[in-house]
Amino acid sequence: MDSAVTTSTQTITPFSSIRIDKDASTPIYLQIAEAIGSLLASGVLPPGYVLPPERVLCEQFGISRMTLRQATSLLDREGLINSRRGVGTVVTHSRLRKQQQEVRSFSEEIRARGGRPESRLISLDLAVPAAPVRDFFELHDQQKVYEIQRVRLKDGEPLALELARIPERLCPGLERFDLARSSLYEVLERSYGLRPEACNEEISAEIPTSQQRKLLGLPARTAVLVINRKTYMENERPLELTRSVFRGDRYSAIVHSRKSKSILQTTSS
Amino acid sequence: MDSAVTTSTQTITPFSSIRIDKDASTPIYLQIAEAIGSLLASGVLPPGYVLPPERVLCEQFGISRMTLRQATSLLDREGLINSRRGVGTVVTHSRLRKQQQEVRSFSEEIRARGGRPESRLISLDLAVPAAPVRDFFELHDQQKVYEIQRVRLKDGEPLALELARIPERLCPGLERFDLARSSLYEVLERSYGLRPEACNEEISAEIPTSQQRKLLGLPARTAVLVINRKTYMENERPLELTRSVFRGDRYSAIVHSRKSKSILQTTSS
DNA sequence: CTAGTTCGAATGTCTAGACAAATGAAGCAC
DNA sequence: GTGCTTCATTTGTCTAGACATTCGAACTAG
Repeated sequence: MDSAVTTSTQTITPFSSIRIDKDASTPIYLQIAEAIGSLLASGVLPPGYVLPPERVLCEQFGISRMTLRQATSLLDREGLINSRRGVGTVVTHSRLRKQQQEVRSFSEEIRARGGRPESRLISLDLAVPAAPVRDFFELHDQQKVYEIQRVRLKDGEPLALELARIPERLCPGLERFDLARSSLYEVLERSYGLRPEACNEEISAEIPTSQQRKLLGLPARTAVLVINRKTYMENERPLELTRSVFRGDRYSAIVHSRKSKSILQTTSS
Repeated sequence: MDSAVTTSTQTITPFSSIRIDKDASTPIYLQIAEAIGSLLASGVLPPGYVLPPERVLCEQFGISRMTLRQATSLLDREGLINSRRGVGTVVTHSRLRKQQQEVRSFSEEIRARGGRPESRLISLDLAVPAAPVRDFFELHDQQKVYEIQRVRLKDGEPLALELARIPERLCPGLERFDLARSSLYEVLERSYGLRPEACNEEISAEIPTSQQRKLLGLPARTAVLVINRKTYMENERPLELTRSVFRGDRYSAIVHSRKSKSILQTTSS
């Protein structure tokens, strides 16, 4: 425990294995963040583990403290570690780790839940939309949108009815693709370079119509979960407008929230 | 337009009005972030506005570049501005601004939506909970939890039924407070120092029971939105377990999502 | 007019220090 | 023991620079 000793003998920690390449194209702070990130993901650094002091890590990596802090602040933002003045840097307990609210397609969502997603195409129309839809997409009078109606299945069973709308201007020729087989988001990204960046969802509960009951094979006295989703691209332009009707007995939406650390925007009345 | 001119004369920008106090207890970078943040909130800096170069702002504020970047990176994380190498720093368009998924109590949620929240206490019990609840709170055999049933109203109309459960150990004497008048979260924070840090919600659609219909004054053929919420504190300990049953015709949940910028944790299957 | 080049300007990354402030433990007085 | 003080440790904040990288505009050659 004498400082004269610890400076001469290198303590072996999980960090000893980290090697950084100062000449690599990825910046040093990212290399370190990723390295520590995978130590966290693999469980080598369990929740509650106290990281070595910054100055020790700096010496070990041969970098300056500001660079190390750039890495740790990244992980701190993600909620994976927690630094406290006078105490140290501690690995966060899993429950508090930020579970990012993701922009996910139906297929991705189902796969994330461990199911097998499928689709049956009901209709694919190219039509001049009603006023609210036209306004959302900021279209001129006669511009058209694709309206794609599908039954979405999980493990072979009907789970949801989906009506996706997307302007023709963004993806001309969309009807050529087999939307029963492939994910709409995949087609949009691969063939048109369109990527969703943000979305707003409004989740409500409704009594199903008789047509919905039939298409979903709904038992009596079952409600449906309706999700209206607005999707935007990186350039803030609207991308997609979707209404999904889920079987209430087989699906529920999961939302993760965390107190935001930022002191900005405290505009609560 | 001549650089020789602009160096001698100070260009007047919205940033000229920002004054920082180097001796204040709030760090400089926070002062600047907040100042720019309110310029953004007030609309003085409209979307698309290009901020002056970092070096110019540094000189104006009399600070070093790293300190300024600490401020702008905060705002960048929040999605309020967007810095691009070789280009500059631009104010983000409003649609892409991160709308943080907040941990909110019923009262806060209703107020955020511009309504007046109210409560009617139905019952407040102190009981030994069933196994699933006991497991969630990690309680021993005979430890009790408060079970608080309330009708939650918006603008005088019943909107939801809420059953909140919280361990007695965390807040002994909770029954002394007037939970019809004050928010449970406020009591927990002010009188017991308990603060929710994160929560997980599961949102589902159900057909109401006849009792729920009566208490909520539900019209026929109306579904209810059921939200089961698990709340945790900063130390990862469970704080509260709540089941809320909302009128489906008057309430829908709003969820905002954004693609995360981090390259970490890309563990998609 | 077009395509390629050059170059200035802007942010990105990094350094090697400095002092401040919070924390918790050890020691001390009682 | 109990409560207070002291102190070493640790992260938080900040500086004044350096060079790298990217972008787009202006210029040039054809």
